[in-house]
Amino acid sequence: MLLAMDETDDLVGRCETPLVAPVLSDAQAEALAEALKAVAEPMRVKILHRLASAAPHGVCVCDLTSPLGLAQPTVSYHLRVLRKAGLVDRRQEQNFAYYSVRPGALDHLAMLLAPARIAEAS
Amino acid sequence: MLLAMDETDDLVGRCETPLVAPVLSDAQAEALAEALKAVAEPMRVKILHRLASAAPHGVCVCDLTSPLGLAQPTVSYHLRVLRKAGLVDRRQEQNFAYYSVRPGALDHLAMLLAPARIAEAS
DNA sequence: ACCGCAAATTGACAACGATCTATATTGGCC
DNA sequence: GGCCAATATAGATCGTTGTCAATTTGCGGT
Repeated sequence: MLLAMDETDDLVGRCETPLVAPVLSDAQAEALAEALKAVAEPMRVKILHRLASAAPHGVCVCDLTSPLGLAQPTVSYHLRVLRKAGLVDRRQEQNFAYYSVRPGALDHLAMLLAPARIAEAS
Repeated sequence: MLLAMDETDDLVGRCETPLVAPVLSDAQAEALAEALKAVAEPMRVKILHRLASAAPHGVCVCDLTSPLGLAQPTVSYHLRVLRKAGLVDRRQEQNFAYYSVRPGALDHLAMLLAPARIAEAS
């Protein structure tokens, strides 16, 4: 294995793939995958959508459990995953916790996904 | 549990979340999650990056196994996942199979992720 | 200081997913 | 037709993950 293929004249019968770009580094690939994995779950998609569509000041956990049909610990679990991925922010007030999507977080992810598109707005 | 909360006048001390948008439908949420899940894996990220960065006519499986350090069936497995998600195309030639990223597929995904951004170019 | 409520953490369990080895399929070639 | 090479599929295994019940933490009010 490992066949060095930096010559393009000798092994003519090959698969014809003049690859130049090296494989994405493990670190980069895992970072992107981890961020995406946070969103790649139906319940978390619902949560993000709900947070994004209706929260200027955030949504508290107690208002997520019923409409999602999930137990409270499960909602907390998903929110922790989203927070660890830097996708949502948490604001505590009294004994309520208000969650909201971190501004620009989804845009940033989307930009990593689609290399083209979006040139301005760093 | 289940406390019915369809009244907004009586339980005044509530969490203050004037939500209007209903939860995303199960079908929509699962569809988005499934598409994202296809990309949310380090090896598949690497595969997509490799396909995207160096293939006008596609890359064959045999040129993916070594640089990724994976067994051939594992690569086939990942490619099947990506293909089922509509992210890559497959073209057979001789006994080689050439894979390439489906044009616009990642852009479409990115657009679903970031509601804002990108208005033109349907 | 105690009680109650909202949220987080823990432990357990079932389902899924990534990987490999082994086997099957497909297409060219002699 | 039969063989060889490139992919695909099947079966098995092991780690990961989504879920809940039970418990803990933290904050306010009485």
